[in-house]
Amino acid sequence: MDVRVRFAPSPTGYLHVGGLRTALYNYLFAKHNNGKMILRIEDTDRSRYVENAIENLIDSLKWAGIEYDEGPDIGGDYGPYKQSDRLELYKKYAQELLDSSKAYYAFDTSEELTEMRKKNGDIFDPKYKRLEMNNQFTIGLEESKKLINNGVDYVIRLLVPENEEIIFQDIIRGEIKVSTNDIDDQILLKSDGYPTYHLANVVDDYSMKISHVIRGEEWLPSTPKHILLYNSFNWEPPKFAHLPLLLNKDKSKLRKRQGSVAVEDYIQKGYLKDAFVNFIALLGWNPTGDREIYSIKEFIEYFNLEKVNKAGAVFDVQKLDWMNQQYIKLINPEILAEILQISAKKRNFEITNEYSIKLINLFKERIVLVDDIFEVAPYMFTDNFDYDKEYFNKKWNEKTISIISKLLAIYENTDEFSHSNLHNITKEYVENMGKKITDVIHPIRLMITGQSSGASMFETMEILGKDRCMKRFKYFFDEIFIKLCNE
RNA sequence: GGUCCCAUAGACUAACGGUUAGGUCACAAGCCUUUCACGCUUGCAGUAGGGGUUCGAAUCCCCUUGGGAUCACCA
Repeated sequence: MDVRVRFAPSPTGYLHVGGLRTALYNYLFAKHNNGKMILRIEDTDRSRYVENAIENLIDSLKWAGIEYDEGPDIGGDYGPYKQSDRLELYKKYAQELLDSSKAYYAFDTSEELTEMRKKNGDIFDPKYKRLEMNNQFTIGLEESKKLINNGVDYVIRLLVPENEEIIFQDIIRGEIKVSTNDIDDQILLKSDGYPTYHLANVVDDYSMKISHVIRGEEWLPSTPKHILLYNSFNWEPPKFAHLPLLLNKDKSKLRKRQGSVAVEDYIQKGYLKDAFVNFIALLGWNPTGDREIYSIKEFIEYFNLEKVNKAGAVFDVQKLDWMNQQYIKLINPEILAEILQISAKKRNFEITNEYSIKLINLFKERIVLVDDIFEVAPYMFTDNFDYDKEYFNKKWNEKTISIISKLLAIYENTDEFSHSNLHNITKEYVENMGKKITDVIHPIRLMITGQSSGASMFETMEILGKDRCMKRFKYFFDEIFIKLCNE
């Protein structure tokens, strides 16, 4: 069997991280099986349509490296890939169900439906009362057609049979059984002529020859409705796999409020694509359990739906951060340097590529995101930074001043401002004085960076260069020292 | 509330019915070190509860409990 899967988001804004994982699993499954992946846009709700949403969706997928074989932007033999461009098809099939008495016309207004649910007493059981409402069953087919000819709004509902068991196999969850008595007469075609999800989804999956429907668990309860539709059409249903949900810390379905859920937010924050994809892939599935870092190639090689977990997975940003940090240490510094350079420009700092690479190598072990460098080491970009007053009080006294000033004179007379040479001459000097290197390094760090901690001091000085360092020493004694003393 | 799904530490997860229940994040301690990190080592911590089936159960079955999803002219 040819494997054909689809990712079918609705264009209501941005790509949700849960959506990204669904897309990823579809992609991995397709690639693993030499199949095709289709991107289909489910835009049948005109009221929720958001401008540019499709473009955003596509951008986010591209960023993540998820490539599809057919889609609205690349075409294919089974298109169009936007449901709003396929309305005639849904109408045709709805008519077919009407003709075979598997569906019927209904004319209830939304007020009447609300009233029905109220009258029902139990607000939690809003099942459509077929024999009491305003539809083909109560007024007859002839009367229904008359109303329609007179321009009265109508919908088409699925006639759900009674006392039947709908049974299907889910690849991840096994057999699932539901009684048709618990299924409502679904609306298939809305009064605006657009199909509902259920109809459009089934018609499209069938006509696009989808072999496996891999989607979120939230669709599990409506799958029996879809099976019913496939049966009504005499179509063979595809195989289903319902993925576990991505969860908030409180275990509820991952939604806004408790942090970012839009993929573009994570892009904007500067998470690396490979790290993000790696992290997302391991939420709900793991090939071995004793390894965390995988390339996309390896994911494709190992992926199988049978090993996907059933239980939901909490989206833990802390581990995402760790993952990103791992990738920062792993990835070619030149790539990161490029990112840093762009970020620097946005902050009005002009740095050379060479300088950028040096910064990455110096700080890559102490950042989670590339942009953290600006927080961790503002002193690498500007001479205008804050000094740690508390650290000053702790590290500076009369003796420090005399030791430091002599050392600075030595630095001034050195032409070779490399970290190894700085280390050597400093060491030689302090040892002659009967001191330890730590006695001078902390005061120097304060003068150069304003901070109490940071990367290797001599490497920092080397990268900054002699001129900048000597200027900072001077500035410190001329201005900052007195200021800190008086504060 | 009905229906459906789910249940290994705080989080992500591994374990042909036979392991001392393994790995990762987080947390803690130690080592390394010019500081902070990184790294390394160690530690803390788990099969929700109760019944079965079996020589043997995290694993299979049942019940309870807990969590979640869903029930729209939204997808």
